Amino acid sequence: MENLTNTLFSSFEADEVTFFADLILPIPVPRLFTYRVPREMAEVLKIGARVIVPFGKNNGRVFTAVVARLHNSPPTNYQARYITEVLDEYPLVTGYQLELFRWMAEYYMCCVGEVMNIALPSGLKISSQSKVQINPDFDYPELLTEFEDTLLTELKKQQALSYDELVRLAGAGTNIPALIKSLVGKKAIIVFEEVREKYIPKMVRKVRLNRTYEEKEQLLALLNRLEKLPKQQEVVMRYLSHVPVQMNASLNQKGLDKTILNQDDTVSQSSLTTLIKNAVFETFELIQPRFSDNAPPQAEIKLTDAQREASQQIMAQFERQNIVLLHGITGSGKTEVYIDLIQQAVGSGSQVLYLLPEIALTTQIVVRLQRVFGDKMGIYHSKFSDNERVEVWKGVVSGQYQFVVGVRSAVFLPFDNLGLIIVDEEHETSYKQHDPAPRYHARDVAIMLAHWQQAKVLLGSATPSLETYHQAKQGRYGLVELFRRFGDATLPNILLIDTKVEKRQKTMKNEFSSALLTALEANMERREQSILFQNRRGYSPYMQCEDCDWTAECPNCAVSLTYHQRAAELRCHYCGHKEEVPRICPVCGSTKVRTIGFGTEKLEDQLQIIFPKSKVLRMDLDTTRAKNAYQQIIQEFEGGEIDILVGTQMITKGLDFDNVSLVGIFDADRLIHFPDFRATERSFQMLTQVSGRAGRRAGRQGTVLIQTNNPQQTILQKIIENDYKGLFDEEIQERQNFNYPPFSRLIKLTVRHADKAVSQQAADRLAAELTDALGSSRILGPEQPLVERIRNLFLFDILIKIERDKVNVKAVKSYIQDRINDILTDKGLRQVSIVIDVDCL
DNA sequence: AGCACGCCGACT
DNA sequence: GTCGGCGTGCTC
Repeated sequence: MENLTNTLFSSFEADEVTFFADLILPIPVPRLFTYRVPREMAEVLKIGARVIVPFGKNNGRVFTAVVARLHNSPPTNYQARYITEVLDEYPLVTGYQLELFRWMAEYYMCCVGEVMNIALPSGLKISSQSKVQINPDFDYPELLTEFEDTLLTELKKQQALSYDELVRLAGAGTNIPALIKSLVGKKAIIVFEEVREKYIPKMVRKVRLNRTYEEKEQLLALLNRLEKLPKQQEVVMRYLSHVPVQMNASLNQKGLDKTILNQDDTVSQSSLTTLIKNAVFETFELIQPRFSDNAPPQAEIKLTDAQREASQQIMAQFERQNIVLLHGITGSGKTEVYIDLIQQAVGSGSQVLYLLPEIALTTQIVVRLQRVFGDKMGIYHSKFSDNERVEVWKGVVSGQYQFVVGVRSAVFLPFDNLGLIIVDEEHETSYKQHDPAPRYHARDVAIMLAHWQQAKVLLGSATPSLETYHQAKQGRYGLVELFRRFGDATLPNILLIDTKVEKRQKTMKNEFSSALLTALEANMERREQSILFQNRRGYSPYMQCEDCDWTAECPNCAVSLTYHQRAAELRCHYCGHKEEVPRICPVCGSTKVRTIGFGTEKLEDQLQIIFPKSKVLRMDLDTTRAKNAYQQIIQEFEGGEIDILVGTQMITKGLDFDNVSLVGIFDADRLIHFPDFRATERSFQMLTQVSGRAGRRAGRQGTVLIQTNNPQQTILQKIIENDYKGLFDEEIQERQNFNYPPFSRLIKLTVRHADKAVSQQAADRLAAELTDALGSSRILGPEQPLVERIRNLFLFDILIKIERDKVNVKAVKSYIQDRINDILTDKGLRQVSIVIDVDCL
């Protein structure tokens, strides 16, 4: 019957009428799904539009999907289901993006659905896992239908409703997707995905007058009534002075920050409580906007001669090259060069994307850019709520945002007319997505994007990745250098402290060399600030029994537990497991359970003991977890009251502090000797970047002290001399000898299973098959990674090295995929999971 | 991924 | 005798 109607329709309608849509669903299944297009949708439905579809056994689930293809050939071996709802009249996903999705899925060996899922902010994906919440800014109830209004009143009482709860509330038979679409369209509600452990938008508690007092007479009556209650009257008056409801009643809905009304006296607090109890005031919560707009607009930026020259050189090189590397030492003022180029590109009418590593974006740079570009600039940050991300997305489509500053995921925004992409701190590893697929590198994706849209790419760094610098030296990228510090500030003087000598002479105080202590003290006396870098958080990485050598280990992972003193617990930095600190050794009962090694927390602690009067702040994952903690720490440090900032690599990223003249670096050896072929490169980058925090102001030379057991190491010499090129020349030779990137591409396969033997068996077989086809020189492993078990899964890594030229990468990838699929369908091995990481770092 | 179906152990 | 463990297969 179904087939009969199909053929009937086909013969009745013109050829271009579409009945079927191939959709991208946000699930990790490597294929598109074909749905039927209801007749009334046939004309409106466009490629790139979002639709809502039922999915799974007895339509149990609902997804937002994206139309990838429209056609009229019915599937032969199943009945296609109908699309429930069309969400977009015009494509929300551009053709460029669909192309990008497909390319990424192929290149990074994942499913298009996974790419789409990461690309779209969850606010654009209604699904059965969605939740809805009332939009606190909504104040146009007159737009609502009666039914919607009752529903919204109900919703107001709840914090948020899940999709299923909404179904129950609205009653069976309601077209829930259509309802949500309508309410979202009226900006009455907000859709979001279940927030995992992610960002929770900062809420401000606000108060406003009960609606009845928006009328003048009612308000006057209220004030009269309160005549005998002066305290309460005062509160109301205070509210009215901030929110002149009597002048403009509509102001009331926006309310007033509760803290402003409380000020600091407890009297008004209790009066306010009473007023709220008596329904004079009502409280509500609002999402706090993250960047307030009070920066003075359009501060003229002035380029130094060196900056102007760099900018001109870049423009000149863009004539012949699509990609240019700006190699500028720390503090050379690359940002001004970027601003200049952005202004030119925006002025010529094209779009600009400015990528920054996650943490750097939170800082002063955004404020600086905002001063120049004002509200023409969109900000795309993972710490922003979904609605804000959706706003930016739509702003790009509408043309409101011609220029966006953003993190990694900003490459997914719907640009269609890019002229310039800047990738700042190009070497930063946080551009590579690690955990959920697609495991993409935003820099490389940006280069593809630019290629498709004929845009130029500017890669900027003080310590370029070997890959990029190699390309520049080969002439495939342009190269512009900026080797003078802004305002002619000098580069810091870097000194190596031999901790071996100090230990022998017993001049170390805990982890601190006497040289460092003297420098810190002198710095404090001069009222200048210091930064201490230790790339390890927590108090100490081991807890061990002195008598029997027992160490605290994670029950789920093959690592020792880190002792956190402030939280008074042991934590696993891999799976998050926490446990109590043992008083006695659980094996032998000894009380001599000691901590070994040190992290930022311990340094902070010891500083307080050594310099009791000093003000010390710590900045690491643990102190910046809270919403605005990062900015708070920076602000406090900038305020100048703080003497010493102790931190992990977090402090290396793009922070500008005028008053910092000393940087101390601990445990450099651990960094340098990390068992990874990129360790040297990483160490150079990290240590150079931290060093760059010292003495960024003209007229004073900063000092950097690096504590090491072996000052003779060549890498340290290179860092002292700021000899990037020397390091590059040595390192690139090594890479060539062992056929590592940039001479090859790497694909890492990680096999995981709860049973070590099964995991190993699968890995062995996979490696053997790959070796057979590709030769043993291209396959490394399988070997157990440094941490061989995480979350109770045993890991085995296989590394595949593919030469840049003379090998068909596509063919290799498809071969790898086939072998993996074989294993995954093998009776004995099918429950192993295999993670593919293309261009792994 | 998630969800249903299905085949084996410890419980009322 | 059943409840529920998770291994297996499928999703338009």
